[in-house]
Amino acid sequence: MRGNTAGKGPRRSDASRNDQRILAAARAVFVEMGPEAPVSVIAERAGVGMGTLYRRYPSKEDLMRALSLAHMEQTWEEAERGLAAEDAWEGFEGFVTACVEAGVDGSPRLAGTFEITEDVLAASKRAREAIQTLVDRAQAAGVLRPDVNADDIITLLHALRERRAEKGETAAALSRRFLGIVLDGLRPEGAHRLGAPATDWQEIEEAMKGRSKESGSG
Amino acid sequence: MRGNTAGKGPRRSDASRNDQRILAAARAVFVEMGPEAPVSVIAERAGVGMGTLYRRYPSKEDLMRALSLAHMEQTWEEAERGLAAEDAWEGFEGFVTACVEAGVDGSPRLAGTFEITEDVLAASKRAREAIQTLVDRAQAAGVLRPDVNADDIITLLHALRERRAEKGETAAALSRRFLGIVLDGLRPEGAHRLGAPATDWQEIEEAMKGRSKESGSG
DNA sequence: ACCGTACCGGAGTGGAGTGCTCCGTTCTAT
DNA sequence: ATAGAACGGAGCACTCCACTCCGGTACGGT
Repeated sequence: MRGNTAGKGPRRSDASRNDQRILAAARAVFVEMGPEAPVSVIAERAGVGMGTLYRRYPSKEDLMRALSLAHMEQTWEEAERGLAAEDAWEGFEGFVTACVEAGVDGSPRLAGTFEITEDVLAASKRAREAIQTLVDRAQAAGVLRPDVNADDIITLLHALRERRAEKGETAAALSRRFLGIVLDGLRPEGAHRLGAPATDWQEIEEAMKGRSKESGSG
Repeated sequence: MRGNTAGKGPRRSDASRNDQRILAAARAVFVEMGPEAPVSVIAERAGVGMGTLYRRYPSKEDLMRALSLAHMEQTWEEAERGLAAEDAWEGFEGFVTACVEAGVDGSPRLAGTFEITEDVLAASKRAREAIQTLVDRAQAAGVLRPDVNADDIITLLHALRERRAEKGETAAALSRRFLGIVLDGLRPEGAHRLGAPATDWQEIEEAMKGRSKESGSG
């Protein structure tokens, strides 16, 4: 169960790489378990010990802040990527989809769990402005309904991300359909094309039964 | 010690009233804080003591199960009410809106936190079938996109409910807009009309700052 | 009005879970 | 080989929560 994997490697040079692994693990774990996730789980997922993790981030709060910052910056990057696309709608849709898949949004996801610093706020604002630009361009091109703004997009990213946090394939599939519905709702005239197929109710029942209490074996 | 048998006659008129108050409080608190909410908070919100609460529900699990059951039944009722409406779309939209406002959905919201019993599963299934009927009728009338089913609706109810759980007026306002977007995405041709006005980013910033650490206002 | 009693309320208890630290072990560089 | 640093994870101290216990309160019959 320990993150042995390829444990043989240069120690010293891995130090900086561990930094990245920890952040990646923290992202995954926080998305799955929420802010209440134990630090030990993150360390295990990253394949490092507690000591190593706490060497990088003196407290859980620091870790969450760094992660949030990374989220905001990635959101900004995705928005920029969307702006780089030629087609306005393609860029916008690509941005939203990428954010949902990556599990990031420009909003204060972990807010309330750590002290907000200036840089986090600045990054958030920067991401939001990029999104607004993306929205403006799409609206100017007439491919996005004119009565929404960046805040709406952030909200829906947030909601879609929550959906994605649920474990299980059923939730993920439904989430994808949901994304399709929302995207259609964002179009000025609606061009309905849900990609993923409808999911069977049977699976939901199974999920309900399986998740009762913690029965260990799914 | 004293026989806690079912009382012969209702000695206190408060007794039956408290029962209802507890369930209502539990609903509100669980919506706001999630399944992790302390029982003490529910008792306080209901205006009763711990002893009183535990008299009705021998365990937190029992309380959650009862609440879930009530949720499912209310969802079913809302669906029936929607079916009673003459206009197919009005009925459908009214159902969704009512569920979001009431904070209920037909899905296993608290699943994973208590043992699922047959009656809960049955209630869930009944609610889902009513929703499916509502969906069928709307689709037959051509006012609802044909490529969605009850499961999609349940998913979106779930997502919209999560949004609503956030405290603060900002989140609620954005949630309402989001509901509008989703409803438009569900229409076959889109009839865009977001009710609530766009929210200022300023408010979000304030919310971020205010929610840093524990602000202790509630 | 009185009294018995069922009900109410909230402080207290025991335990589970978490963030964080400490120290023996492992690896790099010289 | 030696020294020093980083690694890993078991342990500690603390928080928080579900649940219990017992004195107070008000109902309702007499």
